[in-house]
Amino acid sequence: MSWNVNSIRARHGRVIDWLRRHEPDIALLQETKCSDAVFAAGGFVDDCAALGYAVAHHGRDHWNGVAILSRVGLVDVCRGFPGPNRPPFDEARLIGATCAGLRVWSLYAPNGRTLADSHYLFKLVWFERLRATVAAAADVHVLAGDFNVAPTDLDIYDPVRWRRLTHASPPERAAVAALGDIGLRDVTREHLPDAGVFTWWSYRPGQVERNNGLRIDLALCSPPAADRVQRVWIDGDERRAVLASDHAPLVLDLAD
DNA sequence: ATGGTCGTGTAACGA
Repeated sequence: MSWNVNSIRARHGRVIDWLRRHEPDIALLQETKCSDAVFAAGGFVDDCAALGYAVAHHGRDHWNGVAILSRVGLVDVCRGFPGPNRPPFDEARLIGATCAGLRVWSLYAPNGRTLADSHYLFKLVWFERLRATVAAAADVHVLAGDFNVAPTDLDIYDPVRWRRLTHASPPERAAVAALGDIGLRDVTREHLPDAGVFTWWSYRPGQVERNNGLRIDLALCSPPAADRVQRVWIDGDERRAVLASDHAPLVLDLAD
């Protein structure tokens, strides 16, 4: 399961409740929006432990923040990219770990803000470093999280409107496609090929009801992992709940 | 074409 929770403090109860109901082996969280110290003090780790989950978190301040929860082992934790993470790569956007022989990465890509913003250029550079990192590794990977890119027009409720916004530009799409070029497969699209499949809906009124969403949360799998995926589903009920994140959980069922 | 809402060092800012 992968889920941008938009603040673990705001979503603490909903996340624990979701884990209790669905019992995923591995949960990849994004946008915890807190430092490691605040995360450790908030009681979330204890609540996870009571459900049998080990937890690894990477957070530096009140922005970004990523985590991996696992009840099938959690070793070789890597916070940030391998090697130096000098600014702006010091933002907490990536954490990796090995769980039950699977190398999983929870990622929160830069938003980009606007096509004219320097943050947009950082987004493209960040994706290139991600690609190089995966290309250099030998493990079986599941790379999941908030990519902040809608890979095709099918992933946007109104592609024309989004043509002048970030998340849909050709360079952003090329950055995601480059991950496909090194063998990673977008398993959501393999299992859910239809239009109207989204993972994010704005908090603004009426967006959820009209299914005005984007598919920007992805699970990219290396071939051995992708071949194990039996089902992919998106928990829209969670997004429609009171006090929900603006992102829905993205769930993969893997064969043993 | 604009604005609508959430989240975060309660004040702009980020998404």
